[in-house]
Amino acid sequence: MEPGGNVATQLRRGVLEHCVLAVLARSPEYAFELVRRLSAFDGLVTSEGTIYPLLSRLSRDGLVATTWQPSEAGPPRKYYDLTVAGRRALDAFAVEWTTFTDGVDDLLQQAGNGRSRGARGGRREH
Amino acid sequence: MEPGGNVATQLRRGVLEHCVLAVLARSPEYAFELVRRLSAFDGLVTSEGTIYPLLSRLSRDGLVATTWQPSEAGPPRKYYDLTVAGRRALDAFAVEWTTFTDGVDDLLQQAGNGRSRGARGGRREH
DNA sequence: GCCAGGTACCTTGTGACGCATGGAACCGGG
DNA sequence: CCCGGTTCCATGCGTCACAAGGTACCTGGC
Repeated sequence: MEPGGNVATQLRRGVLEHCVLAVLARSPEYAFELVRRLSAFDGLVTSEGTIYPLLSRLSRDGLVATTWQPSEAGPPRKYYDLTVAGRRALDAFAVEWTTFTDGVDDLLQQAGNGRSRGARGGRREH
Repeated sequence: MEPGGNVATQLRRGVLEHCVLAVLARSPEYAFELVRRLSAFDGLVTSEGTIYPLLSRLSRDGLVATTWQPSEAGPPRKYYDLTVAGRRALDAFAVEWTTFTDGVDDLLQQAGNGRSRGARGGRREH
């Protein structure tokens, strides 16, 4: 997978970060398990090389807190947990995400490629 | 707006390009008008500095064709029209887009931030 | 005739982020 | 004692949206 080459990679931009927050909102996880959890969702298959820098940023920005815990087999695990600020960031993203995808959906539908997401009627073209 | 700084900018990555294709699928447009059309949609407000390199890429890749046309007032306009390959690219993107956003929606919903998009039930977690 | 302002085109440099690659440390089994 | 799985982390690269800046055309006021 060449870096930045395909469409799916671009789609992950900015989204992956908040998907991590979404996973952590359910329960704290460590990086390796996080990759597996994300892989369960279409288009969110990623690797450690992506996750670690991402988690570093989240930690630096105070959106997640970390605690070390011993593992039964292997080196100790660094668990990441959502902070209050992280929860707020996730909430804020959810709003932006909904607005954004609604806009794109409307546009695609006008072009004849849209899904019918039920009549939410949020066209908003002036 | 500092470059690459906020979330909305990241969301546009890879999407904006195909939104341009979607607009052109309705009718050929020139760059200036294109920016205005996109601005009608939430989260797709952009500028010429973004559109021109983008259109150059689309043209280089054969997804759009260009024709010059005189304007009643001002310099001549370069109209961009969708090619067959462009139409195919748009179709392919629409599929990826739907799959991807469905996945993210499910994830956000599990975290308590999701919209209810009606029961399409596409969880797909294994 | 000339200059201000709107229209329309394009280029260059910057920054962010996802990814490939690769390395280090810890553990259990053969 | 080495080998493979687990888990952590750092470095370098490529792509893309954006800001800033530049050129050319046309109209209207003075």
